[in-house]
Amino acid sequence: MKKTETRIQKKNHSAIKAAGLKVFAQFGFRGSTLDQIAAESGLSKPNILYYFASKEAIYEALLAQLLTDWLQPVRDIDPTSDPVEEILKYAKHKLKMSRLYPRESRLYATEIIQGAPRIKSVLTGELREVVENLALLINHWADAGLIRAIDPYHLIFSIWAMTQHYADFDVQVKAILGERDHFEDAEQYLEDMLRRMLTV
Amino acid sequence: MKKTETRIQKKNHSAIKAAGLKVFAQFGFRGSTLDQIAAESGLSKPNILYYFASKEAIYEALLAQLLTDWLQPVRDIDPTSDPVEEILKYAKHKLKMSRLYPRESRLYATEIIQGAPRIKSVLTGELREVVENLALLINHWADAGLIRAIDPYHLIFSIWAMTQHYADFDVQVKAILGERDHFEDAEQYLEDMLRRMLTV
DNA sequence: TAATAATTTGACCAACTGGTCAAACTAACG
DNA sequence: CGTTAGTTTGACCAGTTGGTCAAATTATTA
Repeated sequence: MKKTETRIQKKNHSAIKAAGLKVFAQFGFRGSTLDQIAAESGLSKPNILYYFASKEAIYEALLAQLLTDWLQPVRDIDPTSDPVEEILKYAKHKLKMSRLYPRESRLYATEIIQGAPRIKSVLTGELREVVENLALLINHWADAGLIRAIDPYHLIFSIWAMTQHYADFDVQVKAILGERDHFEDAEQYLEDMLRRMLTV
Repeated sequence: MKKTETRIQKKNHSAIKAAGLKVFAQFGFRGSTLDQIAAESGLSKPNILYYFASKEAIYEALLAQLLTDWLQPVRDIDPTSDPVEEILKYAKHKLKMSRLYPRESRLYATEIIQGAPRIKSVLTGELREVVENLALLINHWADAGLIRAIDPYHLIFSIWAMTQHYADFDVQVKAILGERDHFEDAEQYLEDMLRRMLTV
């Protein structure tokens, strides 16, 4: 029931989260400082702590949001639609997220690389469950002869790995390909790969 | 000509690097402290600074080693051997490195995610050149009809992304698959994927 | 407009940071 | 064994860290 959020609260909460995302995504939790977030958000340090109880609270708010946003599209996969198109739709959506919100991807990556100390329970809980269901669905599709038999877990991993790679390793990709937009080629490659993997 | 390395120097240099790898891989450069590295290595903080000029020097020594180790196997790809088998050999080698040395992979990942401030010149220099050559080779193979025509860059990215995923996102993979070894399945999947991508 | 509630800040703190240095200790070698 | 070169450390430092707090400022509302 925290419906009562002031205009100022709304503005500052999101300013702090935006700044925190920028800083945390680059330096990880321990490498980031409240002073950085303060500078980035244009607020003073005590003012930030007026809106969030602690540095950790900002970080956790960001992670919580992220996990929700990422799990939903997996849940939205339609078991009754064409399997190949559904998986392709999901993969393309994930790639688009990497292009539009690379910082979110990097924030998540640093958290996982560091051993996911703050979200391990989500990984073994909600995430695992969602993936489990998707794996079952993929197996059913395979049993029904709608797609080729394939290891569903490693299929999912490969989609995650490839799409997030373009966000997380952006500097490396750009160092090799130059600065011009490469997401169109990436999408083409991804689609080609998935079609080959899913059809006989 | 710094041939003269004491027995003690040898031991402590590698102890510090091992400890540094452990700490840096988990917390990134800024998130790591000399005290952590000291505790992990069993040496005192001033003693560590007797062997390395600074925290940064340890980090850079690790990165330099890493880059050398990672570029070599790309250079070792034999243009005269069977293309599919050569690419497969490289991919499997990369996957094995993820299994055996996940910390090195994580160290590299954090550096890249953070914008590669210390190795950007290597990325646009040595790495780019090595990848460029491999891309040319793959294109030649395709022109000669030995493999299917394919975007060589995104092929390389997909190999990197998938293999490193098992090191960098280890906790997530384990949260989903459980603790039992999954690298055999991963290798099978990777091989299957590459064969499908490279042959008509 | 006056009173109240929400917001912002400067000054401050204890803990921690990377790094220094002289002195003490240990290994190596002729 | 004695000397020298190599090694280790405790004490220390200045800058930074997350966080506090009372006081000042600004918005809201009756």
